[in-house]
Amino acid sequence: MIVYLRIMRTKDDEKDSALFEATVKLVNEIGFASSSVSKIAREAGVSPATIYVYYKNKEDLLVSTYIAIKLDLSKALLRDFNDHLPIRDILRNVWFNMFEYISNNLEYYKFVEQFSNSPFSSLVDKQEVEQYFVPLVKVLQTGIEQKIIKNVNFDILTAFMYHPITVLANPGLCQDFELNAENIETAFTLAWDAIKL
Amino acid sequence: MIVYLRIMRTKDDEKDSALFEATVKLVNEIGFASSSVSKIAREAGVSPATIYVYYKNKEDLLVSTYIAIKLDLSKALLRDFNDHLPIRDILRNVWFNMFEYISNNLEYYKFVEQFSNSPFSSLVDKQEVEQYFVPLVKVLQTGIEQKIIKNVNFDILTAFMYHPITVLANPGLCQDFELNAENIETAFTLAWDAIKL
Amino acid sequence: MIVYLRIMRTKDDEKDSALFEATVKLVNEIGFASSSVSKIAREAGVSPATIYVYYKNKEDLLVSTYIAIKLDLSKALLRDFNDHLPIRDILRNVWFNMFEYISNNLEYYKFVEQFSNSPFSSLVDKQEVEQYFVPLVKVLQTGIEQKIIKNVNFDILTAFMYHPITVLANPGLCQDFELNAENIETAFTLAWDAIKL
Amino acid sequence: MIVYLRIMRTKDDEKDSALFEATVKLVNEIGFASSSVSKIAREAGVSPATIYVYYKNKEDLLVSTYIAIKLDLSKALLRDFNDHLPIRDILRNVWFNMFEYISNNLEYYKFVEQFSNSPFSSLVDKQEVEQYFVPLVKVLQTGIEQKIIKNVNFDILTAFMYHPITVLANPGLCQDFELNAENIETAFTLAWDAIKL
DNA sequence: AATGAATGAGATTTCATTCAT
DNA sequence: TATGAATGAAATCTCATTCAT
Repeated sequence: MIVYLRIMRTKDDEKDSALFEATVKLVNEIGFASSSVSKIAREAGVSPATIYVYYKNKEDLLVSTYIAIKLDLSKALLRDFNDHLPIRDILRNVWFNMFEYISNNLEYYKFVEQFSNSPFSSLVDKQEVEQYFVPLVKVLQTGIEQKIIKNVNFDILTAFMYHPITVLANPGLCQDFELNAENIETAFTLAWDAIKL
Repeated sequence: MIVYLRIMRTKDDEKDSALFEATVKLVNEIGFASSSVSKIAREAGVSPATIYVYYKNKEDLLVSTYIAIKLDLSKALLRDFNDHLPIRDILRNVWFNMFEYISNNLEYYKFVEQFSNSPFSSLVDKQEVEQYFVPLVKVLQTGIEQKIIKNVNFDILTAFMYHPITVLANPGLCQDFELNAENIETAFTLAWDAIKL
Repeated sequence: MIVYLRIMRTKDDEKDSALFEATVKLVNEIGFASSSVSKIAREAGVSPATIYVYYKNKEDLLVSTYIAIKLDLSKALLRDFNDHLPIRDILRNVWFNMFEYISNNLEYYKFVEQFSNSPFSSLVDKQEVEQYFVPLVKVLQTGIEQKIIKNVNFDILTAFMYHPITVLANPGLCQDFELNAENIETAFTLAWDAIKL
Repeated sequence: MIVYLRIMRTKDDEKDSALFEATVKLVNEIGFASSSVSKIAREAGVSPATIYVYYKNKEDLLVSTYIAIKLDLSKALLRDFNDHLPIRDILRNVWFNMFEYISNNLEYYKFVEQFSNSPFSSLVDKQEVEQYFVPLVKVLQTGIEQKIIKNVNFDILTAFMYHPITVLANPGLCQDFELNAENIETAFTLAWDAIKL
């Protein structure tokens, strides 16, 4: 005899977020190559079949996780964003926000780095992700117009303004560097020296 | 008494290098997750079993490939290395060597980036790899002593002196940036502005 | 609150027993060396992957099969076991039970013999298996105390009381011996003559 | 340029016996299932290809090893064999010879037991092997004719006269039993009691 | 005779996904 | 919605054997 009783049928936010965390954790620990659907399900405490209730397939799970983090990151970077401050102060604020985000969410950040450097990144709609960060680009544009920032290609500017942080915040890449306010301030000085006119 | 002086059937250098190229190519195209031993073997035109004549296992193949590229890269960077030039000229030379290497060996470079950002990187004996690049660190050290370069943590200096190149040279990350002599010179200006006193 | 009362798709007893029979059959026919998981699966009519739903790995399948037979055998030997009968009658009863079991389940018995003589046997928790046969050891003990059985090491007693059956019941080892009531009775006479005082 | 110089071309007895010992050792340690040609070759210190100089194939190596041990064993059993002694003394002598052989060559004996209980045994020409032991059968025959030994099937007699030794000499099967002269004498008493009229 | 290289075949096991409930 | 069972496909790796020298 079969008994089949339930109350409620809504998707469970707890399961969804357990899957998110499990995905990030496993991919960081053992990489994309070894992170199977079964292992992620076990880590999240659900059945492998349940994943297919929330995501179309494994690829969807990974890409969704990436995009969710990117959105989260963009919000963190733009906290207390204020157009009217001096350019340097705006950038300094973003810089510190990023350090804070990475420090507090190292796992998320590591996932994003690994994802970005893998062929999975080609599955992401880049335009969608980039729009999250548009204000940051606009600041640089304004800086150029005001002759405060060097008038060079945007890719060059971001390579010096934003990318060094991702290195410095990665404990795997930096052995000596300690993530404290003083060091972050120092590093920002270099970033600013690089791009300022 | 028995005397044996023979030349046995020896390992085939062509097979070895075919495996190297196949590994790089496939990992770049489909990632670690999908690059199976069988596929690599097929790409290299050998039997999957043959891989195990040359490498202990898949991990060994990947790690060996990584280390081989790192060694190759370090040699390229240190081409025409001359202690007696002014610091800025030495660094500028390395900077151009790196651009040249990445331009000519984009596949190798992409493999290294993906590898570095994956958990595979923990399998590498970092000390062994780092020693290849010791001269580059020493230049910065000298610069600090001569009060030409900012006296800050080495990790910070390299984050601005070497890391931006890896971003700029990656067509996946930079859509607008064109790899030509002028742009490279410009980018170096920013790097130097960042670290110089 | 969510209430779940359901009966899930449950493991299939038929599959489990098909795997048991297939394992015994194949190992007897072609030996451990050639009995691959794939072949066992094919013989049982399931997918190779299904075996891993029921058993942790191949070793677990083999060991579990061995233990299951040993338990089955012990139950058969102790059928109609009655402490109060004369010692000789108890042992004679066990002796006949064993012959009957082996005759009716020659495949099981052959599997056990091959397993016991292979390095797989070291994987079994011997204490667990031996406890099944404790009553048989106790009978001998009682016989010694009552001065009916020779007061010698237990290993010697069992070597004569139980082991000869395993030889006689093995058609591969005995070409002339026919498994009939008269011969079994005769053989028991020798066993009894060996151990009685 | 290839240099290929040798003196002598005869098969090397040392290699042959190294292969014999390696086969016995490995099969005892890891079983037939895991004893690959490569592992045996490595254990013997030769190339896998060399095995095929001495044996037709793997099966031939295993069967030859078995037969060699059986021949060796038969010679040991029949040491000091003397038709004219009383039956009991002849058998007692064989019994002690067997204990001695097994004690001194436990590895050989364990290999034989594992081989006999595996389907490999069907590959052996049984008649060839049995002829080595003909004198032992003849003794029993004589005993029956002289009305010293019970007139029962030969298989029964050997099951009590020879087989118990194989159990008692196996340390894996007997935990308490110690292989010393007194215990062996005792065990022989039981064997004799079993078969004597 | 002896062997390191090479490999097709096949080993064990895990995969992503679907099914039945 | 949720899941344990089930599986074809494919993963990594080892196998027995042959080849070229």
